[in-house]
Amino acid sequence: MRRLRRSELPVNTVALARYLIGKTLVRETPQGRMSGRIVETEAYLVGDAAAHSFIGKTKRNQSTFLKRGHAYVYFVYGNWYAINVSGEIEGVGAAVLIRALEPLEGIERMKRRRPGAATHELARGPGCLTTALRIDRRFDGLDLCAPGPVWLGTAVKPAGRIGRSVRIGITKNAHPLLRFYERGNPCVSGPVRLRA
DNA sequence: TCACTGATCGTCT
DNA sequence: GACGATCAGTGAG
Repeated sequence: MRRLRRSELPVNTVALARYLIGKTLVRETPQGRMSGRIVETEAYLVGDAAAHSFIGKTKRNQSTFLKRGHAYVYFVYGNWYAINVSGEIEGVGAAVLIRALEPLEGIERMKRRRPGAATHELARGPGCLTTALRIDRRFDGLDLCAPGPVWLGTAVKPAGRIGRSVRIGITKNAHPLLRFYERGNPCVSGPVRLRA
């Protein structure tokens, strides 16, 4: 596995969301590496009322306006962090939410972070994966195409059949099919009908 | 397996 | 002061 180059990332947020399925999210720490295959993503677009960037650039969402391949990490519901990959050119606010990973490396360490979770549950859901990989606001704005504590890698195993559905947990602009996932993978979050 | 609920706090109005 | 791009627990079928 090698790091993804920015030039390989589609300059289109929907295409990027699909492209990232099967790729690897890597978390480097002094204690070693944790990583997982990306198996579920959602696209949040320009002019999309469900996107954090819809209200314009603010201190919180400014990372979504960085050129594609940068991290946008935000805090939700008083307890959790979620990580996105910015998806467009500099100055345009759009991002891909990474919703679930299939754990690859550092599984024992992830289990210590998420006691009681089975391997396929360790990183199933946006809040779960950031907890498992110890990702928080420190990494907001980080370039995921550069060496560092968090980066994107090539696919270790090619993506299987990719499914498409509505996005999970939103009320505004809820109809577009902007969620992508690897069909039948037990590490994908959401109800069964949105995993098949 | 689904539907519902409480916890909890940063962000923007 | 209201509201979440969530999660784990509960109870019903």
